[in-house]
Amino acid sequence: MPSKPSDITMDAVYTKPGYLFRRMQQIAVSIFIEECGEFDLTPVQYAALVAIQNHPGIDATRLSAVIAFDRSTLGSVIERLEAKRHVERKPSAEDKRVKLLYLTKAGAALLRGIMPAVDRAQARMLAPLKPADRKMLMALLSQLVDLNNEVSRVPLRAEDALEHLGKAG
Amino acid sequence: MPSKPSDITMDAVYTKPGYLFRRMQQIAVSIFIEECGEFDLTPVQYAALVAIQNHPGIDATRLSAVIAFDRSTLGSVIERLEAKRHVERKPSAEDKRVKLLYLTKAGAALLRGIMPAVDRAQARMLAPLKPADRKMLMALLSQLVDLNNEVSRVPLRAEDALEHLGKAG
DNA sequence: TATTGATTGACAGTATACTGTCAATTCGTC
DNA sequence: GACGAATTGACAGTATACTGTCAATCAATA
Repeated sequence: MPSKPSDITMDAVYTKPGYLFRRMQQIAVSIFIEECGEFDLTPVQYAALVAIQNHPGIDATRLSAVIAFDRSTLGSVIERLEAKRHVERKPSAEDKRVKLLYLTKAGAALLRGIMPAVDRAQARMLAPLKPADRKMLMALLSQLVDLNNEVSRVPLRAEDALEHLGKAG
Repeated sequence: MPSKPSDITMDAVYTKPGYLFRRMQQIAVSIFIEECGEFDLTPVQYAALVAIQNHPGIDATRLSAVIAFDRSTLGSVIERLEAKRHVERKPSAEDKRVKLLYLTKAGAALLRGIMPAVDRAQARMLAPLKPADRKMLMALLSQLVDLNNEVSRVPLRAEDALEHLGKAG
């Protein structure tokens, strides 16, 4: 067996969760773009559109909590969605700081149109695994993401939690 | 049960592999930075250093294959590592286009020093799961990444494959 | 009511990631 | 040896993600 320059081999990278997560994310984005490319939407833009449809009139800060998305990044994402006429920003009457987000008709139509492509993409990501293994992987990953939720800069604050973050929160 | 503005709910995002992969990657990077912050290395810079240590005199194109890393992005990563004096670039005598990569002594020392922090980070990412579940998740993810390898722009070409990519390949 | 503290969106700066292009160079082939 | 194809590193452009800062605004309270 040929000796290595040191005891640290590439296994110090390849077999580690951090590397596998990065690599899987790379692959997932690649598949999404392949399947949904004709709609000119990135995975993040898609998530934002879905969240705005579910919460019409949401503001950027709350949106960032709903999709676990950095507030700073979200600004440019919304700008791009606005430039493509999928989203409208209207000033709030109650709070002059806030801009409320709404889907345009075109945005809602796009969302309906893209769903089959998104479904294909999601299916392709797991396609190489046996059905039982897909279920297992998703279950474990859901658990792990949920249990690690507080770690990242922008923890997910799902819909239910948001109801308490209004005037009262 | 209150009705939603449409049939598309946030489950169209939360429960899907693409979202979970993005979220997990977010969390993993966050943990890595927390544990290894004092060494001023990102996960990608760490992977590059390990690969260069394992392949002294590798060029940027081969390095990109060893860590499944876009060639365009890699340029700036190497620049930063060079600016921090962890890596040296030397012109090749055989091929004037190529710049060969080597760890500096400081770079090698840094790599030894950071290992415990990296191990802590990797452990923390999976910590919320039971040991058996950690094993299962890593096994499934390794499989999936491997089986999807050809999908992304820069498929992983591990060390063995590289030996055939030299003059003969 | 005046002040303090928190929130909101905007911005600057850094670091991945990707697409695409380009010139210099090398290689395969004739 | 010349010529077309491939490789290499560099660059421009776009899109996440993060840190941090700032002014405008709002809320809480002294």
